[in-house]
Amino acid sequence: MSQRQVDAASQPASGNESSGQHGDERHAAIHRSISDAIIEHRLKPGARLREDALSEIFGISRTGIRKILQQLALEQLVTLTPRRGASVTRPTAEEARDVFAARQMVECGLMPDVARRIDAADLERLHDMERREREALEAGEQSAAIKLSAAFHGVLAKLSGNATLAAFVEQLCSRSSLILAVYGNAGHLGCETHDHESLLRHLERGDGERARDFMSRHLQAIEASLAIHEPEDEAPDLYEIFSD
Amino acid sequence: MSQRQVDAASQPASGNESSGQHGDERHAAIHRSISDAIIEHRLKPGARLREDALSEIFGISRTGIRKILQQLALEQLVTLTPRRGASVTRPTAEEARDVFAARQMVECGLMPDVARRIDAADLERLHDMERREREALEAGEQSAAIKLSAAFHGVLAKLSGNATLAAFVEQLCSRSSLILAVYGNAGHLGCETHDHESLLRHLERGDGERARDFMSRHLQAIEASLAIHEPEDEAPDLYEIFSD
DNA sequence: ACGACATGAAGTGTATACAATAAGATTGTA
DNA sequence: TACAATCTTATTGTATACACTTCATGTCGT
Repeated sequence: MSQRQVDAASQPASGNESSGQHGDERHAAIHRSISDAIIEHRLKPGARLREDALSEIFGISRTGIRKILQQLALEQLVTLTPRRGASVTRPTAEEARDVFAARQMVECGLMPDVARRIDAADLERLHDMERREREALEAGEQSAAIKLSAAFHGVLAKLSGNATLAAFVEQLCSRSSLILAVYGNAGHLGCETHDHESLLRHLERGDGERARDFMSRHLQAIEASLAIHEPEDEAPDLYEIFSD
Repeated sequence: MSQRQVDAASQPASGNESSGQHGDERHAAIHRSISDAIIEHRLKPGARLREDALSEIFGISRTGIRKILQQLALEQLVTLTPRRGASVTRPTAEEARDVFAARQMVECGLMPDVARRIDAADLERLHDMERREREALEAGEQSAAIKLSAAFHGVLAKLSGNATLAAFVEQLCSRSSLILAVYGNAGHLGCETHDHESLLRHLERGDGERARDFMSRHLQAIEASLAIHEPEDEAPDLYEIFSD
């Protein structure tokens, strides 16, 4: 039983041995740690997440782990099967289509508001994120690029000023990362290399309509690059197959 | 220490004493029980939800109650304050505006799909719900009317075929009920009496555009009937007030 | 040799007990 | 009499222990 522990909450320098803030922060850190691993595809869809393994790794009891797994389940990143425990969600084809339809509706609908409210500091931050994403992509660091891409869309949504819709978009982006893992072609990332840059140009000019149209095409392009179809049944109908 | 217990899971006929399905169903029943109480305003915003009180009432241990409270927190129906426990969420004015903006975007955007996919059985069901809502309203049963109204919007969203967006709409409707409790005028319910009926007529004709426009006005009317502004500060600046 | 049944292990579901903290009450002092 | 400090109590946070279910491995029978 590999006793190796993970610091998880590596945010606070160190020495945070149950002395610092009430373990609340630690919970948040562990949550991020797990959800990052999922979003970056270090944990692949279908991977089982056993409670005592996680409790050993992060150094808290199963109680806390269950709490976190439950949160992740409500965010649709993990699936809680009644007596089988937790595993990384494997989105169905229908869910994949629903998620992208939702993103079309919400993210595009938000663009005019974003164009209206964005300021120079925001633009600088977004340009920075876009640059880091491109660099990660060029360096072949797919994991980092995926996370940065999702973060880009998330920050953009937050700029709309509607926290409720922004939180929803963030969830959709996380789920999109899972969808990419299941239905994407290896070596071909979701977002085209220069799309985000172009989008920022429209926003820079305050052209919400153009930004919306561009976002729409951007999302369509991502979805089109996927092969969204139900995987072959694990218990295929042999009679059907060999009926000739 | 009122020992009175509530059956909570009164769905299964009776004798469900930990013998029936694995308490999973019971959890769902308790969840519904609490969220119904919140949506129907029997539990008002700010009401504290003590864990052992609930565990006593529903006859399960605090562990299960905490699980449910956490779910409710992620649905934004209850607020979990770090060492103060759970209480019914009191939406801020900003949250209220965000929720209605989100409903505008999503519910209206869904109408064309709904108009395309709705069939006779759906229409009958919706007419039935509309009738029951109207009856409840006429009978002065505000609680029932509020719940039915939220359910109406929820069922409508489900008919779009997009489960993700439908779930989001259901959440928004639940939160709207809380918003009504805080910012609504007593005696004036959210949805106008005959609005839902008119909406169904548009859908019956398959006129998605009209349905969308009508939904937009419908939601605007609800929002306009509210007095959405931050409540006066509980620690007002007396010097400011008496400075004349 | 293949399939069915039984037994064991592993892992989750639930409750209970203990520790920590914040609110409230009470008492002492100015 | 009013304010402040301390102590008590009520309530949440966390861990651990036990029960029950499921899955896997092995054995026996056909």
